[in-house]
Amino acid sequence: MITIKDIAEMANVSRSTVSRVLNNSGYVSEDARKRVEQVIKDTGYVPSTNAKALRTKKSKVIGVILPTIQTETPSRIVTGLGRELSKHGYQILLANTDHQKEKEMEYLQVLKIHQVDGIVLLATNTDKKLIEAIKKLNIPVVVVGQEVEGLLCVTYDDYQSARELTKYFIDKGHRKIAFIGVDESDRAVGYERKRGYLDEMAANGLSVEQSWVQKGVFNIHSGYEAMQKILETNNKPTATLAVTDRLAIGAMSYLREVGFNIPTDMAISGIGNSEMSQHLNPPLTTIDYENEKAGEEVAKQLLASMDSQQVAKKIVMDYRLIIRESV
Amino acid sequence: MITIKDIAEMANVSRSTVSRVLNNSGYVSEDARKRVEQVIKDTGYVPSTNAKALRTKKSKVIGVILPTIQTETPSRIVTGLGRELSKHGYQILLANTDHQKEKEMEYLQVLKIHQVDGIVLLATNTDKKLIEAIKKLNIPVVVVGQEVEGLLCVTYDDYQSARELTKYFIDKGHRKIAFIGVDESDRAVGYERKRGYLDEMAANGLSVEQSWVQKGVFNIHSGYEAMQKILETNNKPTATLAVTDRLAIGAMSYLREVGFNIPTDMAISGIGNSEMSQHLNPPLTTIDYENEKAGEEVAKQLLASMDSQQVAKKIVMDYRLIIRESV
DNA sequence: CTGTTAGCGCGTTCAG
DNA sequence: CTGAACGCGCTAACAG
Repeated sequence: MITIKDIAEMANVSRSTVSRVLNNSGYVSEDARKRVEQVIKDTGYVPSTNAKALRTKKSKVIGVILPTIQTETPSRIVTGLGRELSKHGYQILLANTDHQKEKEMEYLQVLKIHQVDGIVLLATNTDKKLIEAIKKLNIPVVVVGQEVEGLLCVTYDDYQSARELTKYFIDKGHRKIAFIGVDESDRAVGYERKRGYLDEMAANGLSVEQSWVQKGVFNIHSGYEAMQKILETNNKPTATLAVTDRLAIGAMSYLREVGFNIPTDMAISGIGNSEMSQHLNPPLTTIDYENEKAGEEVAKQLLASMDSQQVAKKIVMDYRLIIRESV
Repeated sequence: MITIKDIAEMANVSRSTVSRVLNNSGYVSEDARKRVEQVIKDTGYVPSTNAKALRTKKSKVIGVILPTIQTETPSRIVTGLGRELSKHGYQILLANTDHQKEKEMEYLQVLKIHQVDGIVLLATNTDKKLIEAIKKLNIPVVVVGQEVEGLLCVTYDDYQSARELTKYFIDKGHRKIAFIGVDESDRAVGYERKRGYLDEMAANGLSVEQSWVQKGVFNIHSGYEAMQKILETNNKPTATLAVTDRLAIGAMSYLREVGFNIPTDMAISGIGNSEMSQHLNPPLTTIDYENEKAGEEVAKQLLASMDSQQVAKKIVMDYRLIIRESV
């Protein structure tokens, strides 16, 4: 392996001089700089970030903890995040928990020993112990998707968006609106979106039957089952709000199976604006959270907090209601 | 920051002793070990991988270069890869080119300066210059998805799978079979799958009209357009093989629009077994490449080649024909 | 069984 | 403007 020492010898200067041209610090004579640069070019030398990190305490690496990269939201966020970070010379160290909650803690340690300069946590839950561990770590952190007290968070407006979506159904004339959610331990997707739906219903004096409110998990089939249950009831709703596009897709699949026309027999919407949503039959009305943009914002916030000493701030991202033909 | 030195002092031993218990190397008295372990536990100390890497030349990090993580194939591969790597204490350093080819070279350097122990390249093309650069790097590499001379590769059986799929259409009675491919600069998806289709057609004495063979890019809309062109021809085919599920989805979307019934008016298949494929109407016949398993295999090969000195091998993964209702 | 010593590759004073 | 010297945190001989 070629080191700074080799370059120094080949250019007939000392290691410090090489270091200076590398970091553009201090004075270096035009002559020496030229020689050094030439040698570097010839040899294809690149300074070791490890040695550098050891010295400077900056690794230029950001750790990202996420539950999966197999769904669109996290992969979009990571894309945006990576795009922005790479502009500033940072790389992403991936820590995929594969939905195993206990791995979150473990990865926190792993990221620490790799001396990451910052951590991005794509959260699904906000476990107390995890949060405590994060705070103790003393590494700048941004939590994405869930609000956590005392930490810098970038979240979506789950409450308002769900509420606006509900309002849209109502404006379209629907009075009996069902809801397919997920477990409320997921505060953002499970709790907040449901609250938005319930509040808007209440604000319009509309009652909701218990059987209209179903709970699924994050996959397509789950939406299918939820819709099945919704249709078992006597007092059938005319519309259904699903908290993710995949749940909506599953629901639509069941509706088609039982011969329901969308949106005349049953209107439906998702949330998330998945790539698929616009190609469904009919195209799905949904909410776009602009995840890539959120990822970029996360990067900016993290970078900022890294040199201005950890400010706990709440950033709430914007959303867009995407009106298509399913409602 | 707490270092090995602090631990040594607190436990009243030397740094080497701490190092020994940390790495389970050499002899340490039960007594000393206990003390050290206690202190480590109390302080929450974790050794710096950077310093370790500097010393041992092993970073325990694997770099992954990919064009995007927003589609299922790469994200599944990375999931499998990460799962297997983490079992051996390795982390993934992500280098997302976001489809910008020129970034591949750049990231190669980035990974090098981060002293990654190995590189996984999810390839779409096999640019000569890139391959040369990789070989010069002198870091164990596994190329996934494309065959490259002189490098360890894990590939899919694009040719055979496309051929078997074509045969399946023929067995089902189809004689006029169309094809939606992608540019042949993508050897695996563009060239090999097309070759499989053409060879099987020829082997059965079936001719293919030029207008039946369309080319798209990697998105849904592209499949829509391709199907539109296919139906413009006079001699209409009765079946269409699309080289990705997304192209098939787009094609189905167009078929539905013009009132074609699938599979009676037009049979169709994709390749890739996307999550969506089973929820389409009708469910899509496709090829499953078991990407996560491939990712795990990649990890195993890479790990093996890392201590047995770089063996250029070709691993061809298995595939499964998934028969559903679209053919 | 344990401590001492010597770097790994780099950045940063501090004298020249 | 430049080089010598030191140390970041750790592991690996080498003596004890």
